[in-house]
Formats: sequence, C-alpha cells, structure tokens
Amino acid sequence: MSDTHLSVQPGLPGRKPVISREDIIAAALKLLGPTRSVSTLSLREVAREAGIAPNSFYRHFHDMDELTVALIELAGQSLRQIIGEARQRATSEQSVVQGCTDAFMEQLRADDRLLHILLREGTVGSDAFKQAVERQLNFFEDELRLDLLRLARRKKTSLFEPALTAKAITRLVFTMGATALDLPEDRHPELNRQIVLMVRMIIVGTQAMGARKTTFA
Amino acid sequence: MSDTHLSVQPGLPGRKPVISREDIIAAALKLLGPTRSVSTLSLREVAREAGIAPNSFYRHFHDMDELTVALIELAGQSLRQIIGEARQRATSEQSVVQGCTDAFMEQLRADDRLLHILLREGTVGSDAFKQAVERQLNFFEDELRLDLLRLARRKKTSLFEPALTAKAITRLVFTMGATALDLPEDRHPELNRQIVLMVRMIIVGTQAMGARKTTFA
DNA sequence: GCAAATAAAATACAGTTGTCTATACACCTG
DNA sequence: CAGGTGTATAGACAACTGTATTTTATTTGC
Repeated sequence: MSDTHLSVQPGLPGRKPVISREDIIAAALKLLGPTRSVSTLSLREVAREAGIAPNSFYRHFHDMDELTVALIELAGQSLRQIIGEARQRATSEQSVVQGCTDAFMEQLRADDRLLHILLREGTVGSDAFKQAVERQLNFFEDELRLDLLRLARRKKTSLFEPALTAKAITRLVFTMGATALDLPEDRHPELNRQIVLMVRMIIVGTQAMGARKTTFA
Repeated sequence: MSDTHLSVQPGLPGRKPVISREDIIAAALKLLGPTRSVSTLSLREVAREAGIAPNSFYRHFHDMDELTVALIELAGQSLRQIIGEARQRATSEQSVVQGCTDAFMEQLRADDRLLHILLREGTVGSDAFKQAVERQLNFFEDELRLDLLRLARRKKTSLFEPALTAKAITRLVFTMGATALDLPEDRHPELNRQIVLMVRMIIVGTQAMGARKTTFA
C-alpha cells in the first residue's frame, strides 16, 4: 500500500512532478507550531506554502485527512527511531528509563513539530486520526514493555503487569511532554526532573506490586 | 471582572435580553461531541444553534475565545464538584482513590462534553486556553494532594513528594479518560480496571520511595 | 405619550475555504 | 516531428466565515 512516491520509474510518459509528496509534508510541517495544529490547516494554505496550485494537492493526497495521517505516522516513526538509538546507548548505563526519558525530552526540544502532532492530533479530530496515533503509541508501549522485562530480568525483580506498566509510563510521559512544549526554555530542566521521578514512582510501584503476590484487582 | 450576567438590575431602561450567556454556553455544548472540539465551532454556528443573529453573540461574549474559556471553567468546576461529592462519600470506604477514579469515570460516561473540553482544549488552541485548562487541572491536583496526605496519615505511611504524586495521578487519569471517550461502552470496565491499577502503581511507588529515604534525584 | 436607552435583527462586505471544469505544460514513445 | 499521457495551473463557483453599519423592537423614566 501507499506506493505513491515512485519518482524515477524509467519508461513513464507525461510531465515530471515538480513537487513530491514529501515536499507537501514538509510544507505542512513548516506551518505547524505551538499554536497551530494540523486540524487548523487548510488545503489551500498547505498548497500555498508548498508553492503549488490548490488543485495540485489532490495529485498527492486525496484529503487533508490523508496528509494528517501521513504526518502522524512520520512523527511516530522518526521519534521511535531516535528513542531506539538512545535505548541502545543506554543499555550499559545506569537506567534505561532515564536514558529514554532524556532522549524523549531532548528530541522534544529539538523539533517540536513532530511531537506536537503525535501529542495533539490524538485528542482532536476524526476517529482515523485517533486510531493512527493510538497505533504509534502502541509501538512505543510495546518496545518499552520489552525494555522493562529486560530490566527486571537483569535486576532480578518481578513486574506487575508489564504491559500496563508500559502503557502508564508512555501515556504519562507523552502528556507531560505536551505541557513542556508550551513552557519557556528555562523551566525544562525542572519538568525533566519531574517526569523522571514520575516514571520512577511507577517502576518502583510495579516492582513492589510484583513482589508481593497479593491480588490488586 | 466579568460581571456580564447582571440579568435583573432594577431600574434599567432598554429592551430585555431574550437570551442569556448561559443559553449560549448550552448551545455550544449541544454542538460538541466526540468529533467536534470547541476550536472547530464557529461564531455563526453557535449563534444559529442558540437561535440568535450572529451579531447578537457579541452582546454576551467578546470572542469565541472568551466562550471557550468560559466552557473550560464550567467544565472544571462541575467536574470538581462531582468528584468532591464522591470524595466525601468515599472517606469511610476502603480506598479514596478508587472512589474518586470511579466517580471520574462515571461522570465521564454520563456527560462526555464537559470532560471533552477539559481534556482536549488543553492540547490545542491558544495559550489562553491552555492556561485556563492548566488552572483547572491544578485545582484537581491540589485537592488530590490533600487527599493523599490524609490517606498517608491514616495509614501511617509516608509519601514521596505528594504534589508530584498528585500531578502524576491527575495527568494520567485525565489522559486515560480521554482515550475512554472514544471507546465503545463494553470496553469501559476493562479500561476502568487499568486506570485504577495505574493509580495504585503510583501510590505504591510513592509510598515505597517515601519509606526508604534514599535520594531519587 | 415621548424620548432615551438597550437588545436583537437585517443587510452587507471582503475574505477564505473546498472543489469542479477546462486548459496549458512537459515529457516519452513511436 | 506528431500523438498521447500524466501533471499542474487558471478561473470560477457556492458556501461559509467574522465583523461593520444600519435598522427595528422593546422596555423604562419622565
């Protein structure tokens, strides 16, 4: 599916596209910001920013919704990749969680826009948006779950419902990250400390609940 | 400030208002739903729903933004009141947290719209919206913090940074609540269970971190 | 009853939006 | 070179938006 970007197919007649799907995505990204969400972008505005006629937009995306979903997936993928790299670097260090959290916040500061998308469009907009965001978040949760299991095996501790723990951490970090995007630079360290401590609370809690085998349901 | 609703001033000449500020708020609420956020409402649409001319809107609100802030505050207030009642009922029961969480989810199911506002407009829209939502969330956090302190005193346990704990719980519950709004009815019990367990993780964690006095910074 | 005051509505305007239709452009193959 | 093909643009349309100006309605105090 979605093989729209076949730019240099050899024997293809017709005029060459002057603009690519990625160019439109880039144009949309340029328009986003702390007070502009994808849902407030208009087709014409994106086309204007990309330097094409409004109608040319339809050659690349059927809808603005399709653009939005593409943006969501792009945001999820690039963010996961960055955090993945941080994870590999962090395996030898003290805390995997600390490393990932720092990487997350770091990326958050480096490029708001991708993160904005993931954090915002999940709560507003059509069901398709929400499902797309949910899918990306599930990826994060799954990778974090495996990390937690590795961590528990290494530290010889048990975990209470690893999947649920991963979900709690992911959602909490994302939510707190969203609030960080609207904060001045100088308050970021304080927020970073808060997030790390929150995550620690959850981990300490899940370990304690995993140790004593009482039912918590 | 904002003494706009002085309806029955005795000796005031002029035509009586046929519609009140509250009527407009009610009309806006009627338009909201799982796929409509306040930011997508237009002035004309609200006026149409309220049965007034577009321009008459300005008699009651200077802006759509002003309406939105009013909606945010209304949502926060009514929700806090409901949870406050649940809190008083829950003091004699087993778990205060369980009671509040249940009340939260119950209210969430009873009237989506108020909650939707608080959950959504905080992540999209102008800084004024975010500040308004933040203010409401801080109220929740503060009340929860006091609850946690009461709980700790009663159970003779200590807490690690009660304010931070309250913040973590509040944000997590709100975020999870947001996802619940887009879920079919039959999956609500499962999600309810997840939320309660997440909150328990945090509480167990903060208690453990409060008990052993090692530095977690 | 009349003037003043206030509220609501009517009308209008310029701007933007999504999308339709038709047209011009660039490119490859023969 | 012509012919076809896919791409991009031009122009236009109706619908909608926020708001300015003007007009009408309704109530009060004199």
